[in-house]
Amino acid sequence: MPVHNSEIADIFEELADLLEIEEANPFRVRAYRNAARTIRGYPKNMADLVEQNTDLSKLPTIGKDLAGKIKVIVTKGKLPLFEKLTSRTPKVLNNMLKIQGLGPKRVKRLYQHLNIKNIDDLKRAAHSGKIQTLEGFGEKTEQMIKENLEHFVDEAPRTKLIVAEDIAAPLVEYLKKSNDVKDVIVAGSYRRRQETIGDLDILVTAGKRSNVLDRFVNYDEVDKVISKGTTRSAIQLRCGLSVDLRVVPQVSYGAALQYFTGSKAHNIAIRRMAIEKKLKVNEYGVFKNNQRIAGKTEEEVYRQVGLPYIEPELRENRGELDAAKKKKLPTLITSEDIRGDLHCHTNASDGHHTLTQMVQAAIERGYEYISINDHSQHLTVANGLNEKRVLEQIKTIDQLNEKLNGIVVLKSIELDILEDGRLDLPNSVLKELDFTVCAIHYQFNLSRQKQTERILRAMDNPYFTILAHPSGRLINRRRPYEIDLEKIMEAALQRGCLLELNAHPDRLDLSDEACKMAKDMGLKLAISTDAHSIHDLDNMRFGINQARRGWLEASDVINTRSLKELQKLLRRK
DNA sequence: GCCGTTTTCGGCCCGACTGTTTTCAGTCG
Repeated sequence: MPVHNSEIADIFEELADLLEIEEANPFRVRAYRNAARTIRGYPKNMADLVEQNTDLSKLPTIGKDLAGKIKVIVTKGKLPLFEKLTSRTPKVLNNMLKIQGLGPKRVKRLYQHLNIKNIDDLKRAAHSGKIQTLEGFGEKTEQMIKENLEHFVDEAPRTKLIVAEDIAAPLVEYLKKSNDVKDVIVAGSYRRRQETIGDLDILVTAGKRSNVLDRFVNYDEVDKVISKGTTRSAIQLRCGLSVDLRVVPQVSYGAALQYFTGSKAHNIAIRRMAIEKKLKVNEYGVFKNNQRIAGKTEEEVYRQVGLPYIEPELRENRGELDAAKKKKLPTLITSEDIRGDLHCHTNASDGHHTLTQMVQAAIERGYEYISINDHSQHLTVANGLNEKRVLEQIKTIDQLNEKLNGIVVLKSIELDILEDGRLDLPNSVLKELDFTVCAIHYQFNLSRQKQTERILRAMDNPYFTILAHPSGRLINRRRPYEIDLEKIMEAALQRGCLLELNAHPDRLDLSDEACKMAKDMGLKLAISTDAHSIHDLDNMRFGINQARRGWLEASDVINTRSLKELQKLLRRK
């Protein structure tokens, strides 16, 4: 069983936790965390790279030492340093770090003085009143621990962006009604349009007399106030989501927005660049000899450190700073670039609306084309179409197209890839379609090799056009199935097939980094909503978000093209 | 432990809030 990137990342994370508890050099700790982050998001498998003898120290945040450690983990399945560390510091201690308010210093003290090793020990000690007797702890800290233990769930799920939007919108409206408030904007991972967010970070510009912080902690949905100060407060909502509010004066708006948007890694890199220029960047501005020289807009802040404006979606310290220095930032795709949707269902299979309704909705969105991709027969639960029904639908669409003006309905299907790699309908039917969208809907648990071969075999069929939702994951619900994505992308490139970025906010596969990998390989993608209703067509924007995070430009995406160009791209080589 | 238009050593982002203190450590983002 090959070692997964996430497993290597987990080991590095735990190492960082343990080193921190042992009060190791904090920069060493950070190095492990940075490396874990790089590895977790990396679209290629470390195990493969090791096998191919790739120099891993070329990867950002990975040096000679960590490259060696990755190799050891991949080949031996374990790491001596990790064993050594866990022999003197119990591994389970790092679970306690997940509790709000407990950091490495306190965990160490709890362990050394009260022999508290895990959550259960902690609960007992807190309820017996032992913790407040420890030096550095007190009554309030013990109380806080007790409260946070009650809400503690291992691995709290992150909130999907679409859910976060519904939570943020009314809160923003509420805050805008405070007196003396100018801007209210949601920053953080929300503004970077990450597929899921951990909390909400809201930035407000307001005068000194504003009551916005009082108003904030008195919001209807507040479950508990985590902290309240004069420029910053934090609350937890009843839905479980935490919200941070930061108030700055108007003159600091850009600097604060830049700071509060993150990511953390991006900000650290920016501040390091500032130091090289003998400048200091904080949330109040850019300072030269304690004199503010910028801060009103983000553009100013970037300009002072010698960079053009960088779009929030790119701020992950994944090469955007280098690209910015070289003036090679991508011109990111926008919603306006999209000319049609290439994956939509009707009530012929499991959609909620009729063909006419779907087409009408596409017209209302200004599209030049929409393709209809109902399920194929194998997916019986979705009332998948058999040969006869597909041919009927083709006829109906042909008739509809004759009546339509300014929009063309493309004849397609969402075709099951069977377990042996065959497609779910005979080629004699498929050849009547404009193109196909092919997908895996069952047997998710095949080995990585088998699942990859299954898809490659399907691609060998000349009527295979687009691989739909390539990872099959459902955010917070279903893990992606195991595939060698790079191999699949290479195969697609050779055969003239394409991959889909599924815009559904529960799916969003490909991931941002996978999008970037496709772009770097020269593989074009389709951004499609997989709409099962007319309203689902509006999910396109989530696909655009993800595409932008993956550095995609309009030219990287096929459904930004005119119908004529699109048809050329859909044709197999 | 990483990194380099200061390139193999000596740096490593910066500030707010809380609680336990009495000037600050710990935690968080």
